[in-house]
Amino acid sequence: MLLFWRHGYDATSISLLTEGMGIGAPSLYAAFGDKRALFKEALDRYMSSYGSFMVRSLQDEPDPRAAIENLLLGAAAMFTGGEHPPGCMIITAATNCGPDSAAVEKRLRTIRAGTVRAFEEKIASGGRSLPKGSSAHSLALFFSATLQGMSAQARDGATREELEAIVRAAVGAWPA
Amino acid sequence: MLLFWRHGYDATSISLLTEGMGIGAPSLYAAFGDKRALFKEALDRYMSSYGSFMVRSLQDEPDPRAAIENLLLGAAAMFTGGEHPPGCMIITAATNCGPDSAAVEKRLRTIRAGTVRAFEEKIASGGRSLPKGSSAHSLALFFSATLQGMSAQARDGATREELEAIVRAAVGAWPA
DNA sequence: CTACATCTGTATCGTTCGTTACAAATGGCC
DNA sequence: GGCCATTTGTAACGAACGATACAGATGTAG
Repeated sequence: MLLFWRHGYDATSISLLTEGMGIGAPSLYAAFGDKRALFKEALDRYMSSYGSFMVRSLQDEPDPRAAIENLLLGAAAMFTGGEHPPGCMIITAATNCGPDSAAVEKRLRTIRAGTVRAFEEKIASGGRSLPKGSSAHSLALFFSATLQGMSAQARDGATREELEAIVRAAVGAWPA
Repeated sequence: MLLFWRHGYDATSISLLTEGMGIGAPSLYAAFGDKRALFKEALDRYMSSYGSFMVRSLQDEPDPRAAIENLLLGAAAMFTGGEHPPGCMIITAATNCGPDSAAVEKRLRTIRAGTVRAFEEKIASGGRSLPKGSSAHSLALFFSATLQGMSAQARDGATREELEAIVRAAVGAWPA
């Protein structure tokens, strides 16, 4: 999973995987069947471990603005966590891909679209007033873009403190 | 250039390039010498054409906040322009790359770091007061992350109007 | 210890990658 | 028209890709 996370789907070769997992190629194919299937497995593991803080943030905090802020702060911490690649796997694992991996790209894009929708529902749920001239949809897109920008910044070497400063600026767009 | 922009450096094969340019492989190598050199050429063309609005926005508008806002609005228009791939080439062309194209990734990363620095200088230049508890550096990182997020959203199919809504939310983080 | 099912390691498949050698074709100049 | 430099298209190079065939090793049941 860490290899797919770091190098993306296309750039992670089978030899890299077998070397990193310490097994031979036939064992890998016997256990998972395919490179796409292995990626799907890795993606599920990612979402239920490293990525679980997102759905948890949205569920645990009833106030929409605080929930979004908690989510982004959690992302600032996770994206810069030391023991794994920086940034978000769902955002970065299939951005430059050839025509053969279009299915993987589409899968990740669908997940991201679901995130935007979850943001939108959360924002619209509470009775909290929205900033003037903005809708739940546009705010959801803004925070989703912030999340993607934070992932990119983490990949470019930003520290946790810098990402947290980005979060403070972003939630400043939604006055308390 | 459009092929590198759309598919990224690694995923753009020589056969795709020769097919798209309508020439044979030897002509390509005689004219540019190398795949990296061709990418560098394409990158220069991109920055002096599609990407030129950025430096122009920062130079033409003296007020830092208005300059950043103009830049982001220009990006919203450019990223969704119909006749070329969505998003920003400097942000997306080398995100998933193997070890052979690490030099290209580093080059783009350096350009992005220069953008952050240009933002920071512009923000610090005017006498405009900063939002409470933020520095020119953190604001520059925030707007840079916004730009990268907008590029990702454009790649995911966001429209110009949606990106403009993101810009309105982002500049709202910096009260007039 | 023997027999059998499962797993692992080596070697290889066909394909595509970036790159180049070579020959045919093209263009200007006399 | 004839000559030469240049450009082009065809074919091929070694390497690495995703994916497998096959033989040897391993573990368990009797």
